Amino acid sequence: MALVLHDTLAAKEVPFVPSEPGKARIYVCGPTTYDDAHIGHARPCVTYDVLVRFLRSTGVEVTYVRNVTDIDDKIIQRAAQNGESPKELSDRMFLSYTEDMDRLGNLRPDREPKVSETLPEIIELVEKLIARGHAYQVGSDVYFEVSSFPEYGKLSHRNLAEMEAGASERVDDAEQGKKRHPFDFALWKGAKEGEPSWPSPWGPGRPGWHIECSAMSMKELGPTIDLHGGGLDLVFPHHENEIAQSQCATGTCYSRHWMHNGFVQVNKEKMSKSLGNFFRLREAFAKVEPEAIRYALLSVHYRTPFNLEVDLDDEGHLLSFPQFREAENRLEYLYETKARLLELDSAKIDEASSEPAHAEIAEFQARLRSALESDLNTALGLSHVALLLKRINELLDRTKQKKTKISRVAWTAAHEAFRHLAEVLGIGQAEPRFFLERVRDRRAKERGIERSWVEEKLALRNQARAQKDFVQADAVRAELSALGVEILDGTAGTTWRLV
RNA sequence: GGCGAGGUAGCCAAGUGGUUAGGCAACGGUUUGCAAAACCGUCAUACGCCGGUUCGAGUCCGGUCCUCGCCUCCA
Repeated sequence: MALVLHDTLAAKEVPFVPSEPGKARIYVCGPTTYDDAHIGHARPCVTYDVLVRFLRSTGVEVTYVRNVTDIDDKIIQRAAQNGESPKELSDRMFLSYTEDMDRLGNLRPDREPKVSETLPEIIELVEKLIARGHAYQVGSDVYFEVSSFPEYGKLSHRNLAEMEAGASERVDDAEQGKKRHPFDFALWKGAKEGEPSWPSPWGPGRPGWHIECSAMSMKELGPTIDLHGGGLDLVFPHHENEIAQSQCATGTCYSRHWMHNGFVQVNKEKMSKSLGNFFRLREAFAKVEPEAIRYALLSVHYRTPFNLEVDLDDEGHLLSFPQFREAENRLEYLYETKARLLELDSAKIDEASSEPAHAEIAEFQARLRSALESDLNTALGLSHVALLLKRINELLDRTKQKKTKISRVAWTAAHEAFRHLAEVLGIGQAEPRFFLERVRDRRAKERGIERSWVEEKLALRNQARAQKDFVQADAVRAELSALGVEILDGTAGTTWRLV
């Protein structure tokens, strides 16, 4: 078995075959750093993170490159509004993005090239395209000539004639007049008054949107990469244009595989800045553990739309994200299970027994791997996780009985399964007690419940219980329960959580 | 208009020709001073609609309805 991925260019699932066996060069379109990331931005990041983690876990040496678009109209505009320089804004937002993606449990890419640091390569690429007759200069602008590339449209599976028929309305741009063909696109844009600019053979200006990715991809990974990823909306025109300009410049295949993730939607509509229906990750982080967002995203196949449910109050204020909340509950279960395993009294482990773990524990790695090999089916993978946790709890339940032990073999298998889960899906990486307390304390704070107050109540109740005053003890339970505080009497003492 | 994705039991969501996906909710049981947690069981012979192919279709083919996306900055 080997990894099979849905390939946008082939329009079907194909085996992932890198040009060099055992190595994978991956380029993913990263953020334009003009604002904090929203929940939609988390999806590709988590998706490609799992891809990279998974490949590495199978021994593939991955070079993961994700660019930063730090030269862009939106950055220039927003910076002007804020009264800061485009670079200040971009640097600030890059840090914000990095922090958010870290909190979601993503690995950092191996390299994060910036457009502003790739100007010489971009200019060189544009010159090459002009020299080869695929681009033309108009004043201080340079355009790519789409008609010079017969394969144009192969990625998005459309052709120029069809598109012209449908796109009639929106060509009101002054720019259109300069182009030989409406779908020709800018490789280099001459600077207008007051805009940041860089010198070039065509005068001061800045790169067009598409050329930067070709240049950065080639600079970091060479003319042919193994996989190029991004959001579904980048298929056309961004990636289509990247293929055209890259292939025309190098004469060779630009990317062997094309992978695109589906959107996060709100009320079945795409979450986007322009629709204004977006939620920043930091808003969400205030309501739920970042890892819960990761878990929820992974519970849906990466190409299926993720329809985000949003719970608002009458005035439209954000109350919660029910799916993230549910995912957080699942993570509580996961970390409780992990904590039980790690804290199991060693006297309960039979070193001599060779009794194997249940297949759902022992074969977890193989099952997860098999799920991910099938077009990164993380939803199926998480169903294996659900069974894994159930089996581990069942195993641990056995130790509740006196004189009953579990085998070291089974314990180790369970432990290994957790390790593998964290490595490949990036789930369950935190220290269990730390995670659980953080969730509890955040939920308590949301409801204005003081930790010390709860603990006083618990002390009171335990005193009553010791005296077999169960009426009193149950009164305390009822009082706390009404506030959502759940009391758990365990063998090791009484703990509490918020539901 | 063109191209593409999706419609699966109360809800979420896998599954692409034939034996239990999984989760949530609900209900029963084991356990518990009572609970909760955990585990076991039930919910479930569900697959937008109409035809066709097949011994057999959620899964393939044809048609049709609905939702969404791209074609314009966008993950």
